[in-house]
Amino acid sequence: MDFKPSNNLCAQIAEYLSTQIIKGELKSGERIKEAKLAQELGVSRGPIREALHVLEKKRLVEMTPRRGARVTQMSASSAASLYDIIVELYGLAARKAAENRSSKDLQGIRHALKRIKDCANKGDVPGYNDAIFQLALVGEKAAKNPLLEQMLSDLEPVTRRVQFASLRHRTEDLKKSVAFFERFVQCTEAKDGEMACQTIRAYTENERERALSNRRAPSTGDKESRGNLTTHIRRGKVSNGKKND
Amino acid sequence: MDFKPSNNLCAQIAEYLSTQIIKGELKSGERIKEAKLAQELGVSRGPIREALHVLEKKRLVEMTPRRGARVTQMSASSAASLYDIIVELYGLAARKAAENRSSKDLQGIRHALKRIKDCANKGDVPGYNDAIFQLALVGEKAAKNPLLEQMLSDLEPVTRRVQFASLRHRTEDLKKSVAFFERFVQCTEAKDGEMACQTIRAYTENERERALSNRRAPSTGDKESRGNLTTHIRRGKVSNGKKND
DNA sequence: ATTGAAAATATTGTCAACATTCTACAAGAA
DNA sequence: TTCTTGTAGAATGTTGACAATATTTTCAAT
Repeated sequence: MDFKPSNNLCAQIAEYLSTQIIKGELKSGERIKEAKLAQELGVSRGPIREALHVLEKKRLVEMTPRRGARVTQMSASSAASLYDIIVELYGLAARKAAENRSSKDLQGIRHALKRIKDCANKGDVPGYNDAIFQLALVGEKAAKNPLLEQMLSDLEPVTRRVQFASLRHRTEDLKKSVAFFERFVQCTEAKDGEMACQTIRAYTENERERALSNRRAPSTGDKESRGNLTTHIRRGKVSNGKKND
Repeated sequence: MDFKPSNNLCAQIAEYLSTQIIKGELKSGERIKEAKLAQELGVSRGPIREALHVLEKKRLVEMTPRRGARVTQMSASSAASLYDIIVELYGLAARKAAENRSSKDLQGIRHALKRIKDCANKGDVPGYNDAIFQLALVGEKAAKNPLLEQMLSDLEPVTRRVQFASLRHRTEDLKKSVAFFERFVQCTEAKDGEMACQTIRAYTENERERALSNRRAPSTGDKESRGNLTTHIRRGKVSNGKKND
C-alpha cells in the first residue's frame, strides 16, 4: 500500500497526490474532485481540501473558488518560466552558500557531491536526480537564508515535474553535469561566492536547454473527453477502515 | 463589524488576518487559535483552517502539525533574507518586462509611473506605497512570466509587512525613488532589459538599506490587546490566568 | 432542428460534533 | 528541593451532514 493512514492525513494525501502529478499519472489540466478522491482514499473531504491547498502552494494544482481544483498546466513555456526563475534563485543560493558555509556545511556538501559522482559512474539516473536535490538541500541550508530555502524547497516538486517530463537521454550528459558540481564545491571551499553563482547559473541554464529541447509527450490535456481518463483509476486505494483504534 | 460574511469566507478571513499581521496588530510569534478566532468572527473552524493555509502560502503564518499556527517571526535578518531574494526576482521581472512588454503594457506602466509621481508630489505616503505595488503589478504582467508573477504577488504581503515595519522617515527620499522608476520606464520604452534590470536592482538594494537601518519596534511576540476584536469572553466565564507562551 | 428556460444533478462551501494529541499543573518519591 | 508521572483541560485532526452554487439535462416554444 503506497498510502499509510497513520499520522497527518493531510500531509500524506498531499505527498501522494504530489507524486501522482509529478509522474504524470494525473495529467495537466485534469480536474480533481474532492468527493471522489475522498471516497477512493477512504477519508473525509476535510483533509483532501487541506491537501489541495498545500499542493496549490507548491503550484501543482490551481483552485478556483466555486469550481474546484485542477492539475496545473505544464507546457514548454511554463517550463521556460520556471527555469528563468531558478537560474536566479539557485545562483543566489550558490553565492550565499559559498560565502556563509560553515565547515560542517562543507562536509555535507562534499558528501552530496560524492553521492552524485557515484550515481553518475553507475549510471543510476533516478539516484543521480535524488542526489542532485540532496546537494541542493544542503547547499540551501548552508546559504543561511531561511526564506530562500523555503522557496526553493516549495519549487522542488515543480522542478521535478519538469525534469520528469524531459527524462529521456539522460545518461549521456551526466558527466558534464558532474563537472559543474565539482567546480561549485571548489568555489565553496574557497568561499568564492561570485564564481559559485556563475557556475550554478551556467549549470541551470544548461539544464534549461536540455529540458526545453527534448520533452516527453506534451501532456497538455485540455479538453479531454470525460469518459476515458477520469474513470481510469489505478491508484492504490485504501478501501475500508484501516483506522488505528 | 468590519467583516462581511457574504462570499468566499475563507478568502475574506485570509484578507482580514493578512492586514492584521501586516499592520502589526497581530505580533510576530503570536499564536493563532482556531477556535477562538472562529468564535470572534462568528464562523466555523473550517474556513479559518483554510485561511491559515493561505496565509502560510504567503508566509505570514507558520503551521506546525499538532501545535497550531503562529505569526511568522519578522526580524532584521528575515528582512535581509527577503531583500536578497526580491533583488534577484524584481531584477528578473524588470529585464523581462522591458524585453517583452507590449505597447498596451507600456501604457499601463506609464500610468502607474504618473500615479507614483503624483503621490510623491503630494507627500501621500500610503498612496505612494500602493502606487509602487501597482507599478510592480503591471510590470510583472508585462514580463510574460506567469510563475514569476505569481511568486512576486505571493511575496507582496511579506514585503508590505517589512515596509510597514520601517515606515518612519519616508517623505524625505520619495524623490530619490521616483528617479529610479523614471529611469526604469525609459529602459522599458527602449526595450533595454539589462539596464532595466540594473535599475530595479539598484532601487531594491536602496530600499533594503533603508528598511534595515530604520526599523520600528521589534514587536516580538508580547501579549497585548491586539486591536478591535479581542476580549470577547465566552459564557461569562473568566479569570484563569492562562499563559500561552 | 435550435434556442431558451427550468428542473435535476453534481460539486463545492460551511457547520457542529466527535476523536486524538498536546500542554499545564499538581501530587508523590528520591 | 527537584524530578518524575499522572490527570484534567485545551487545542488541533477528522468526520458526516446540510446549504449554496455551478453544471448538465429536459423539454416546450419558435
